[in-house]
Amino acid sequence: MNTPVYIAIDQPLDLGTTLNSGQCFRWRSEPDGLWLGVLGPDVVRLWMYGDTLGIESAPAAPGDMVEEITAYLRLDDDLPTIQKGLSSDAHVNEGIRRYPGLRLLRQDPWETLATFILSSVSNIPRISRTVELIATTLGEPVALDRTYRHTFPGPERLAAVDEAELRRLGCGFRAPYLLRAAQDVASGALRLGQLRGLPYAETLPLLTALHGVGEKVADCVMLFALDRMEAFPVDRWVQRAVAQWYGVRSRRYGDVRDWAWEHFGAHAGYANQYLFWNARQQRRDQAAEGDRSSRSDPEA
DNA sequence: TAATAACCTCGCAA
DNA sequence: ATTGCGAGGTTAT
Repeated sequence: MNTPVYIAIDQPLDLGTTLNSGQCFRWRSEPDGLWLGVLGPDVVRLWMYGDTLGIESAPAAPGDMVEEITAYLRLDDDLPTIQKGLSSDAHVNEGIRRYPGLRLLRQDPWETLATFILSSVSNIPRISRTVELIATTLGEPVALDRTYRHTFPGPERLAAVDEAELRRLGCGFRAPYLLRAAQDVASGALRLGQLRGLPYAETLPLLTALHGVGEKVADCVMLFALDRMEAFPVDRWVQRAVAQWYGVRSRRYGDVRDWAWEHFGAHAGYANQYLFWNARQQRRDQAAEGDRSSRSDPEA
């Protein structure tokens, strides 16, 4: 018996877009707009009901998870104000217009580090698959009603397996990176839990000291987990977007970052997310368009 | 400092 | 069905 809890939401919140925008990899869509994920040791089901957010969870009671979920969804960020501050930029504004309830998340630092190490030269479906396989193999089973999921294994658990095992789970050449990161976090060489709130310039070198963590992955961890909202991850998509839309063509990571800070300011990370998702969706739209026209006019 | 290859597999499109 | 290409980067040269 799991009685749902409903909390009033006074912020824009599009669960589907937010949980599916490439920041996180463990949420599954269920019929009727429900979303099922794992937060720490708990399985959580979320859905919007008008202006309220519905929550089911186990083993923790949903009433005891309100604070954690509020933090996870960054409902403490005043999104309309942030969006207003970014809306003078036409391309970001287009993203805001299309996805007004797209929010950044405040995720667990270890899980975020691990999953973005795995993101290198990969794609969302594959990252999701590998992360889920790691969880089902090395995590703890946990059930919400009759739905079973697994926790994401902590650094100690991951540090205890060997590289071959991680390769079997689909990590590929990222296996030694993930393993060493787990060892460093487990041993305390990297105090991940104490990085939140540390300035960007102090956090970056601590993260990039890890083998397999460059500036892009470090930015993802800082933006999606460590409250560094100025972090501006420059991946293929963003690089393409800033080159095409702003003429920013430098290949040097720091140049693009400096430009983003100059252009977008302290909430560059939100701008990044709107640009990223807008760029991705536009390419998806174009692919669908091309598919449609080639089907209707094969001679074209 | 800048360019280039190599890295594991998998997803996706032909 | 089977094949071939490129993928949310990082490191080594």
